[in-house]
Amino acid sequence: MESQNKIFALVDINNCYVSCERVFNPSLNNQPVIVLSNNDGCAVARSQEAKNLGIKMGVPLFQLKDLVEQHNITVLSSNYALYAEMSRRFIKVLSEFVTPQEQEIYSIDECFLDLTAYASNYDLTAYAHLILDRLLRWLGLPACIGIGRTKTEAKMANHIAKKNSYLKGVCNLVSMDYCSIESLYQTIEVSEVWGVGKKHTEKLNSLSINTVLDFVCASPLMIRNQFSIVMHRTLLELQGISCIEIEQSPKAKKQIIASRSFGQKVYSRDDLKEAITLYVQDAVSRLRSENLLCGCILGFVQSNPFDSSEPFYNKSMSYTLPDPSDNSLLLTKIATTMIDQLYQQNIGFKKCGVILTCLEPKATHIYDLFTDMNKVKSSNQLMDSLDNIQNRFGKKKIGLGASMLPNRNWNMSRNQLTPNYFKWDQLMSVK
DNA sequence: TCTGGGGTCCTAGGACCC
DNA sequence: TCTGGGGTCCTAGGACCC
Repeated sequence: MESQNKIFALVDINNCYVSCERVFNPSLNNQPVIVLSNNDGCAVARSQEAKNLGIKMGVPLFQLKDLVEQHNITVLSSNYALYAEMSRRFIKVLSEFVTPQEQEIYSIDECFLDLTAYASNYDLTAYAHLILDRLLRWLGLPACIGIGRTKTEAKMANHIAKKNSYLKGVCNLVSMDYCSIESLYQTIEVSEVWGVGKKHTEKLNSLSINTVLDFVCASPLMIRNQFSIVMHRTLLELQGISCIEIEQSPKAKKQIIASRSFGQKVYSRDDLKEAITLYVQDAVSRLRSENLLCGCILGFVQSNPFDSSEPFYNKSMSYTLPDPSDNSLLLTKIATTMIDQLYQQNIGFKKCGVILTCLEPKATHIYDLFTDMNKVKSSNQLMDSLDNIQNRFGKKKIGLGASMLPNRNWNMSRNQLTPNYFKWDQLMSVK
């Protein structure tokens, strides 16, 4: 087994939405700026100056009113078309530094790079500065780069780069001596670790794990027992054992969500139906643009979760389509029928939406199931193939394995697995 | 009186991320 | 009065089957 030492980098645009706005409006430079969410409800991006004023992520605008007036903060509605375009350019610039296999588009403003192959020919810190320089000169976007042995470590390094201006945007934990890392980790709260959220922070604190250093020194076995396998992986990653690989992007979506909060409470069934109809159109157009089919549709309605004077009403319904479809009329009909079921009088609805579970259309052709299987040479590869098939079919499980290879060993000739061997509905455990 | 057990599938809910 | 939207993954528990 190869267990090569890897080196990952995380490139992250600083204050992404605000930085994008500043490219086209330089008068915003050095000013406190916030960008709002869809309905202008709350702050989803803040400039450094705004962060310095104590404005937190996700705070509703009405709570910021005084601060905005007091400090003359510029408040902008979001312009997602602009951010998407800048993101596209950002990814393009990075693609000139690594091969496509070495680049993972993680989010609108973040890319992971696998720099393993460059370590022998380059000083990676200098290489990272080169990347930052080009992003700034070509796009006008400021960014930071963290470098580590694993993706989680690269994330941590990125955080350190952002918080310590003397690093000039690059933190390379791979080349840093352990004492320096230790003293840095001692000052960072465990909540900053990628994968450690609010709830886990509380629990970790109760176990006397408060800093990143505390966490890195914890026993993986104890963490596995107290938390889930995800947290276990996070710890191993911070200890330098790479568990999360670069993923070839873009990956096919597993679900598509379309939902909005209403500006005011909605009491009418027809209004809900009208809204859900729009969301289905939106979801289906995204479904088609990715060349996917919907296997299952879920509709949900909610009252206002912030209103403590009323119980929170939160209901959903799902329907598995007998045949995967991207027919918007059909899906709209199903969704509005669901609204009829979910609707209740005298409830002030604040939000509704649909979730489509996606399938890849070509997987509905039985022969495609076997293209992977025919290449299988080891049990690991078999598991991968099963995963692939399972992914294509959503969460339905497929009983291959024993039933597929009764009383035979793994060395059997693969071409005996002809498509005729199985019946369609034996493969899918769907009614 | 003692009342199986292993497996699958589905759903709801929780936690995290940006 | 006003509180985002779009995602992924994991787990517990119930129904059901043989």
